[in-house]
Amino acid sequence: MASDIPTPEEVADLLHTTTRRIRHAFHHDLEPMGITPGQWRALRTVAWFGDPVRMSDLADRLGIARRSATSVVEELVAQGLLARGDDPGDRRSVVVEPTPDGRRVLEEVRERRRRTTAQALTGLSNDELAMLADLLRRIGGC
Amino acid sequence: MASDIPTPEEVADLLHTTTRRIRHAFHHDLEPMGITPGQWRALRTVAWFGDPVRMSDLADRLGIARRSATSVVEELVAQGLLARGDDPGDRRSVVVEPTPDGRRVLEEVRERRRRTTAQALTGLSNDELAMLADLLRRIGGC
DNA sequence: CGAATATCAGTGACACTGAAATTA
DNA sequence: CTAATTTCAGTGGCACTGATATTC
Repeated sequence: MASDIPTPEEVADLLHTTTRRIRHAFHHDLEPMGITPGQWRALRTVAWFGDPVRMSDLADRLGIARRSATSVVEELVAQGLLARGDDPGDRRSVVVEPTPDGRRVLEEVRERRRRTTAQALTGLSNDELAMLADLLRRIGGC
Repeated sequence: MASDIPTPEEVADLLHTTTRRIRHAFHHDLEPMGITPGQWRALRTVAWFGDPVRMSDLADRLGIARRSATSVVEELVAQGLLARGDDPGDRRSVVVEPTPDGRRVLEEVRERRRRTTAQALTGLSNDELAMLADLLRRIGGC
């Protein structure tokens, strides 16, 4: 028998505070590099696509409104981490991809993160991490 | 063996998106009552204390800066859901407690939430909820 | 014309830091 | 005087909706 059965309220609260703590630590960690967690997430997601990606696809993947994607991309372009281009196939579309600088930043963050997010999740074994991920996926899950 | 072992990055991302989705649903649900999730959390926490509570204690319990507690309390006072008073023992302190209206709102939210947050966590059994709560506590843990 | 794409403008919700006032 | 408590002022992060221009 695990501990008592928590109310959904408690679980929601735990999710909230835990997430906040992690983001806070991560924010602090990214500070010297001049980007925010939200910017990092966007940059990383663009890189994840592998090819130049359209704004809508990026927004969908990030789970945010298209208008919001415009803003975060604009910030990253201003810092020279993302480059915009035309979509050859559809002149309404704009595509973005990481610049060499952008890729360098991703690399450095990955390095740095080994000592932070990893540290925040240090209390958990690999099996527990897998279990946690599984539970979370099933909550949001389709 | 559960699924593959996720990177801490993935887990952090899952935490982020899952929490965001829940908050979004909850926000939508609270809308007709005129309060936000953050306000609800503060109101609920004040009520949780049982007695009039000092600002600092509230801030600590919520895990936010004292200045931030001032703001959210002020919003709730403006709506007549919290009442402020003097701390008899320390004239520097201010204490707050829910008004009858505040308690009524908490009751109604509790009702409503049975059909929302609960719904968001519907995919999980009681045992899984307990497991999730346990894992989250150990992350934030000590 | 109707639908999709991206953007502009304004706003909301939530938290922070640093400085000031009051009282212990 | 030093320390604790709260508040004021300004700001940052991140996301939203509604309206608009362009192109399919």
